[in-house]
Formats: sequence, C-alpha cells, structure tokens
Amino acid sequence: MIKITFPDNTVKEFSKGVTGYEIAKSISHGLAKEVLSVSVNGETYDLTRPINEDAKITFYKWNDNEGKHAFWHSSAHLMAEAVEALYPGVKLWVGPAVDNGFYYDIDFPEGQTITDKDFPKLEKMMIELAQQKNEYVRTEVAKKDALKFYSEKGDEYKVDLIDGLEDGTITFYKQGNFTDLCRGPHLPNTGYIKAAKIMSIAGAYWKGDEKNKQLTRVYGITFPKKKLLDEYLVMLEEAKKRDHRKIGKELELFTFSSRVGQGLPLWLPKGAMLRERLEQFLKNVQKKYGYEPVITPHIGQKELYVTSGHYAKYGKDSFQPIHTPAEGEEFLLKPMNCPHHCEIYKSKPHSYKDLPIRYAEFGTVYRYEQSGELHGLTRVRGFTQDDAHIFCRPDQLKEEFIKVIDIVLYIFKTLDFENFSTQISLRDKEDRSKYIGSDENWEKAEAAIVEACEEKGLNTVTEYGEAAFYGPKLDFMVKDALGRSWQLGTIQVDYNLPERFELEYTGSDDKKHRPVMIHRAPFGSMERFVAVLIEHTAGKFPLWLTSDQVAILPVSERFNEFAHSVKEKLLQNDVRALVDDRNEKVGKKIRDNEMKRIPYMVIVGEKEIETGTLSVRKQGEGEIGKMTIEEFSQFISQRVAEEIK
RNA sequence: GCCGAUAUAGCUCAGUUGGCCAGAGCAGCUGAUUUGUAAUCAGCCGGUCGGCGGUUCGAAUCCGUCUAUCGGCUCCA
Repeated sequence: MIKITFPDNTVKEFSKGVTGYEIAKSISHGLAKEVLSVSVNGETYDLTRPINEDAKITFYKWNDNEGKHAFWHSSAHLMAEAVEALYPGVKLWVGPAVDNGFYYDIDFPEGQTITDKDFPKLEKMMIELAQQKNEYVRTEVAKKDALKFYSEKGDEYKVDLIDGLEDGTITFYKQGNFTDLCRGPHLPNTGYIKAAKIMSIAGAYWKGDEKNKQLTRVYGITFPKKKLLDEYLVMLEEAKKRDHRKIGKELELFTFSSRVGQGLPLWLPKGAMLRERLEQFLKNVQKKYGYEPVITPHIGQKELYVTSGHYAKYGKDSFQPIHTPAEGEEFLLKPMNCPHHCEIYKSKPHSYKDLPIRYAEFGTVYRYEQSGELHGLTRVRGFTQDDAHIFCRPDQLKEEFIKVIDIVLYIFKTLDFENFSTQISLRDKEDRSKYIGSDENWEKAEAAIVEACEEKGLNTVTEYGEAAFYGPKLDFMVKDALGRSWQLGTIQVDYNLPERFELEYTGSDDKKHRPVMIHRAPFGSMERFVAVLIEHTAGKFPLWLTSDQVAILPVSERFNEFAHSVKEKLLQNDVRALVDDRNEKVGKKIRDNEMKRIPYMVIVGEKEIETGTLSVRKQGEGEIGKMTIEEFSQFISQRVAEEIK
C-alpha cells in the first residue's frame, strides 16, 4: 500500500500502482470525468500512469493551466495523427501546447502544401479520430530503439531530437496508429477532445534558426465541449474589436501611407493631441524627479555611431548613410538618442557634486526593422522614445534605478495597467562573446538591478541571454487584446558608452572617474504605448487624456447658438468640449457620439435655457442628472484630478 | 528577410464558371423636417476594382511581377 496526500493534507491509502484516474474515481465519478492530469510529488503524470510510491497529489482540470496543457498537448498528437493520415510522407518536428492551443511543426513532402482551405478537412479528421477514443499509451524506450524507429520511418528531425536525449529518459506515446516521441503527460484517451479548430499556418524555421529549413507550423485549438469552442471564437471576435489598428482608424488617431513608407506612422490631429497630453504628463513627472530637457537633431555623423559601437553592430541592417555633396561625408538617421546625449554630457567638465545628471528628450529614432516584423503602431520604423539618460556615480546607481522604477510604476498605476510583468535580462550564462564591457562592470550592474527590484518588491522573471549587448536591463511588459506581450517601459544600465565616449567627472579625490549611464524610457515609445493603451481601454481613454471630453448636443438647430455659448464657458473652465450642431435628431447625435467614445454628453434645449442647467449623460451609462455649467465644469475637473493624482 | 493569406468608394463589404454603363450600407453634400436621451426622409456626389505587364474578341475575375496589409517565424540597439 502507498499513502496518497491530497492538497488539503488528508491522507488515504491505495494499493501500489494505482493511477490518478482510479484515485479520482474513488472520490467521485464527477471528479473522474473532469480531471485531465495529476501532479505527483511535483511531476505531472498521465492519469493512467501508475503511482508506485507515497505521493502528494493535485488533480488538474480544464481550468488549471496544467490541465489545459495536457489537453492541448494530446491534441497536438491527435492533429499530427490526422495530418499523417491525410498527407502520407510528412516528417514531424515538435508539437507543444501553447497559451492558446497548440501547434505542430511539420515538414511536408516536396510539392505538397496545406492552405486554410484544408482546415475543415483536417478538423473533421481530428474529430473522427478523437471519437475512436484511442488510449494514449506511454512506453519507456531505449535510445537505440527510439533511433531505429525514426530512422526506419525516415524522420531525420526526430532522430536529431533523440540524439540529444539521455538514454533511459526516453518515452513514446502511442494513440491509434500514431506514435510520437514525447515526455507527456497526456489525456487517458482521445475521446476527451470534442471540438477542434485549426487556426492558422505559418512558416517556422527548424530549431528557430533563420539559416535552417522552414517547416510548416500548423496552429490549432481544441476543447472538451463544443460550446467552449464557440465561446472562444466569440472572444476572438471581441478581441479584434479592441485592436488598436481598427480603433486608431475609427477614432482618427493615426494612419499609414504606402507612399510615405512602410512602418512610418502619420499621427492625425486627435492622435497627436492625445500623444502631446501623454508627453506633458511625463514631463511634469520628470520635472519633479530632477530631469532636464535637451533637444538633439535627427541625424548624426557616421563617426558618432562608429564611436558608440552601434555602427559595427547594426550598420549593415539599418537605414543606410545619407550622403552629402561633400566628398566622403556620411550621416546616419539616428537609431537611438544616447550618443547625442553623451556628447551633451561632454560639452563641459563635471564634478562629482553635479551628479546625477538626467537629460530627457522625446527623441524620434529610425530603425530599419524587417518588413515582416512591422505591426500597427507597436512595431514601426520611425518612432519617438520618451528617452532619458542618467549619468551618475557608481555609488548612486541603485538609488537612481529605484527612482526610475518609481516613475514607471506611477505611470502604470495612473493608466490602470495592473496586468504588467517585469523581466530582468542578464547575460547568457555560457556565451559571453556577444557582450562588450568588462566582467566586473557587468556583475556590478546585474547586481544593482536585482537588488533594486528586490527592494521595490517587484515580481520579476529573470531571463539569461536577453541582455542588450552593452548592459543588463529591466523591462516592463503589458499584454495586448489578444494576449501578446509587448515591452513598454525599459531601464538599462550601460558601462559601455561612458567608456567609448570617455565620459568623466572629477571626484572628491580630485581625480578623473567614469560615470555610469542609465538609459530609460517609461513608455518605451509613444507609438507602442499609445497602441497598448488603445487596446487596454478599447479606445475609451481616461478623461484627462481624451481629446474630446464633452459633446454638447442641441435638441434642434434653434439651440445651436446656446450650445456654442455653453462650449465657450466650458473651454474657459478647461473642459474640452465640442458641439454637435448637425441637423439630426438627439437620438442620432447620442448614438454617434457614443461610438466616438466621448466620455460625457450634455443635451441642451428649451428646458435647459429656462432652468440654466445641463442634462448630462455618461458614455455607456446614460443620463446622470442635471447640473449648472459651473457644477459640471467642477465635476469634470474633479474627475480629472482624481485620475492623475 | 522567410512561409501562408489578402488588396473593390473616406469606412465596412457584395460582385456566380471571364461577358453590357462595377453594386449596397454608413460617412459626405443638398433639400425637406425642428427634432428631448443609441440610427427622420428624399435626392446627389464619390471607384484607372492597389501599381505595372501578360493571356484573351473581352479581365475586378486567369497568370507574372512590384507595393502595402494580415497571421506566424526570425529579429527588436
């Protein structure tokens, strides 16, 4: 007998070799039907895998990530089985579960392709196979047998995969006619899968390396109930409505022109006003934190970037140098602001008493991103960073770092970005050839970041190998409507540029010392930040930020004049108002201004003139009462003050 | 850059197997109406069917190419 401990710490005895499924069934049939996988002493098991020793167990259902993971992983096998049945001769690479379903990387035989027209056929086959309720059977396989199996099958990708595995750890899973190298865990049988949808296909380089062959990645998602699939598809439709590219068009915030060029956004008046308001907001914060504004040109001599090291690293893949009538003279569009700011630092000598010096600039930069990477406003070729560079003494580094974290957190709080994550990016543990600067400096910088994050109590993820080539960094990521993560705020430590530009300050010992540099951009870039903000708010911007706070709707043309006088009074009280004086009925005006996501509407007509009040409506909610112009102005300013306190 | 898909009026979309002057709704303009809390009615304007080249008696429709966009991959100073 073995002892099984449940999450609530109750203990029950079962005979050795009992399976998770049997345990679940002993508790209730309902549970046995719902449970998908089981954690045994911290390792996730198939429900059908025997448990041979005392164990602490947790059952995973559909609502647990682990449960979904097993479900989708099994579905990837099912899809692979269906693909093999429909397209004989395919070779398989890997097929993991992901956040929203699963994929399988497949090498189709020469000349064979799959398009979205094939999806229904594939879905149908998957469901047919699922209905056979084939068991997922786990077997442990010796390495040489595993190699033999795939060599005979002619699947060199799997052979490559097994080559890297240790003998004695290799398991196969088989369901129906399909066998796959896999660690598991899996569902008991395919019958759990009731609904399947192939989402998309894409090219994916083998092992993620651009130089390798491109395999076909087929994305799919499955559900234990048909209804869940329908709900998921509805959710996707809803998410599409929040897409910043769609809302940006609807609200006339920005546009693109193929004639201007790919990835070069054009900000429309309403978008520009929104952006200016954001910039002003940050400028006000920065003033409190001791930042000084600077302004630098959009181009710089090539030599500047040779000095900074950026030319060697990115020169080939950037916008190419601008030539002038002068022989041999070359300028680059600036891909970042730091070298210019270094030159500003160098424009006069500095004492240790002056530091830290914080130069801030909304600096527009140009980077030649690969065409396929461009994406709305989140990934563009010309964008404006809310950039600043802090030059400080090594002993000030941590404190300065913490102050920047405070700014980012304040901004996120003001804009209700609650669901952000933070990532510390450090050097690759093994390969250090791609980084410049001394080990000693790197270690100091990495330690400063880790400590600063600990002190601020940030819940961080540490990624090795993700650091910039010149220093470690801390990034703040926020998700868009479809759950894709975008990096917004960034704070990066740099020991490299001060070295390359030979930046100095005179210490209390009257000797020359090298300052440390911090690059930081709390928004990241205005473009990306506005994009994520649009998706976050679905275009319903906070009152302080939105271009038009109030729409005044005269009941008929007879009251247009009065409406304009109300607007003037509101403007005098710093309330941004417009009059909808079109020859339309009130109902129509309300509808149109609701669609334009204007936070407040006031209706004016005979009654309002008589009583000297406004009839106020809130976007999405309807009438909220009558107020005088003064009361309403105060009402708006109060709300604005609450939002940005 | 790579794999796959898409491109019709300012916006959202129709347009059968190639066949007369390419359609609708919204927006815009004009007029009627003078409107009370999510769409008043009528008329009008608006398109080199993304660009270029080809096949054909004939191309929005078929083929090639370029440009841009979308979903991924790779990349992201």
